[in-house]
Amino acid sequence: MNIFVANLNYKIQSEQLKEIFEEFGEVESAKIIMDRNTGRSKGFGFVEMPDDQQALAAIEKLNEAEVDGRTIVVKKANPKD
DNA sequence: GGTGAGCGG
Repeated sequence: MNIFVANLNYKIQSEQLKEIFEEFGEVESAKIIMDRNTGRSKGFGFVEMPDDQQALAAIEKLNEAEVDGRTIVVKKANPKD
């Protein structure tokens, strides 16, 4: 399942994002969206979890959770189609 | 660079 994560602190990186979700289940990959010009975080990212039930549980538990002093927002990612 | 809603390389 693809997961959208927003309101992240700019210093959070893909590896940190992955660790955050790993405490609630298996994480296949995690990616912070970086600005292509500055190379800095855009403040949001995506996480892929192979187990849908763990993914949904992680969304519920990590949404509005405090990470590095910021309250993050976690949702299902939009389908690509 | 930031308070609201956001959906990518």
